[in-house]
Order: sequence, then structure tokens, then C-alpha cells
Amino acid sequence: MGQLSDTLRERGYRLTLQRELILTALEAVPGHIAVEDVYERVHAQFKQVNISTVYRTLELLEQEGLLTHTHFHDRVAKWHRAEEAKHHHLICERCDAEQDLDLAILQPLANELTDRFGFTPNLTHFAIMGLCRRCQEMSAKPVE
Amino acid sequence: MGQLSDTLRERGYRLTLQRELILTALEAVPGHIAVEDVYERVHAQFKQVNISTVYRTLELLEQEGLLTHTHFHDRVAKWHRAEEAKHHHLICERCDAEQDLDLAILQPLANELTDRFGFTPNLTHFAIMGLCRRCQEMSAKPVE
DNA sequence: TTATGTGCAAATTTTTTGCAGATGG
DNA sequence: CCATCTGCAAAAAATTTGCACATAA
Repeated sequence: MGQLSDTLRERGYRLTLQRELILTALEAVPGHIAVEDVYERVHAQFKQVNISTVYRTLELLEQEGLLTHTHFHDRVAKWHRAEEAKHHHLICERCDAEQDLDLAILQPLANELTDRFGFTPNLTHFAIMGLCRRCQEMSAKPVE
Repeated sequence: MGQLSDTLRERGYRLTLQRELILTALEAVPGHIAVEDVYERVHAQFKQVNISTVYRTLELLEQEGLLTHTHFHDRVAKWHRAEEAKHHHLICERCDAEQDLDLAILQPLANELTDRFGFTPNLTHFAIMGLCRRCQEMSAKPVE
């Protein structure tokens, strides 16, 4: 089916029902997703799936370079497909909206960091927090 | 003494020995510091200080806008003085070295995000992970 | 058949909280 | 004096692990 499962099978991993469900859940969600959310989606379909299997599968996928995780302002890990690493995210701190961001827009900054400091940024783990247009307009008129 | 304690006192908070020690520890460390590290430094000097006091003090300082915290690739919160938010950090994923980064270098990117997407990035919480020059040179010749 | 994967329950790690007693101003 | 802080111990939240059993290939 999905691209992730193909890759796993090709590399000699077993395709269990649990893994299929987890992979499907990941493919259904465009942006970042917490372990807990993966678990809920999977568990809704198949009760006896355990959350430790979710953890183990995500870890496996990360080892295989298919997934990465980041931590935003809280301590909960958020996962997303490595393939999507081409376009990164602007994440609104207030409403959690995610907007895609093309890698190209970060390139000038990346080049400058390399030129000036010899530092090679890892843009795989990259998301910029802030306020989206809508929330900013709302915060113009006081709400709370 | 330190600038942080002055500010706290001015705002009507009590300056306990615990707080003094925590503030001194924070002022002694330039970059990011984990709760555990603050605790160790403080605890070394004054045995009966409890780690929950460290948590509570850091939280208070964040409320007062004197400190911020971020999460890097692990789930442990890393704290740093808000005053230092003017210059951000390049952090090496391999050796943990931190290099200061002037806000100015991020300004073109910030402007572009605002112009193109109406998105206002929160540069308070900003650190770029990657490989520093030294680690990169080392990884040229295989080590492991 | 059997190496790999899973469920379960218990352990770890990081952080938070309730409460009774201590203390700065 | 007394509102604010702290220590302690226990709870919560997120994640990891050991082990016996299950199962994809």
C-alpha cells in the first residue's frame, strides 16, 4: 500500500497489522503528530495495539530515516515524515496551525551560517514557531 | 548582587537563599542549562535544596520574563536567560558546543516570512541544530 | 520453523502538586 | 506576624524495558 510500508518490506522488516495501522496513520496526517495521537488513531481501529508498539515503531522508522521527531515548546515529541523534510513548517503558537515552508526560503540563511561560521545547519529538524496571520489579527482586538 | 535578584526583589518577591543560589548558577552559565544542572550546582553548595524548588524558581522567572526554555532533540527542557535572547544559538548535535548568533542574521528570514505569509516568527525560542566546523572536519575522516 | 515483533506490567525519567512547616520582610 | 516559600513524599506524564508469548515469512 503506502510508501512507508513498501520501504520497510524492501528492507526486510515484517509487516505486521500493527505496523500497517501505524504507517497508515502517519500517512494520513500531513504535519507533526504526537505519539499519543498516533496511538489513539490506531487503537480506535484495533483495540489491542499497545502504545509501546507505537513507540517502538516510530523509533524503527526514525532509524531507517523515514521519520524524524522534534520537540516544540512542550516536552512531548512530535513526529513527521522525513520525506516532508523538504518543506518545513511555520507553526502558530496559539492555534497550532501549520503552514508549509519551502526549504528554498531557508537556503540563504543556511549559506550564511556555513560561510561565516563553518556551521552546517541540520534543516531536517526545523520548524519556526510564531503567530499566524489570523491569530495576530485577533490579538489586535483584546480577547481575554 | 546579580541582575536577576535585583529584578526579583524590585517586583516584591522574597530573596531566599535558595533563590540566590539558583540565580547565581544561572548567571554563571552563558548558554542553555538543564534543570538537572542547575540543581547539581546549587545542591553542591547547599545540600538541603530540593529540585522542586529549582523547578518552581525557573517557572517563576519565566513568568517574570527573565528566562525562557526550549526543548532540543531530547525531551529535557533547557533554560536560558531571556536577556540573552538577543543573540541566539547554533548548537552542535555532536559535541553540544554553542555558538552565539546575532538576531540580525535572522532578520532577513523573519521579514520574508512576514511579507509572504503574514507570519510573525517568535525568535525568542530559537536555536539551530547542526554540525559545528570542528565536528564536521572530524567526520570527514571516519572515526567510528 | 524461528527470528522478529508484540502485549503487558513494571521501571525510568522528567516534571508537577498537596500539604505542613519554615522564614523573609 | 503572616503571606510567601520550601522540603518532602507522592502523583503525573512521557518513555523505556524485560520477558513470555505470538506470528510473518
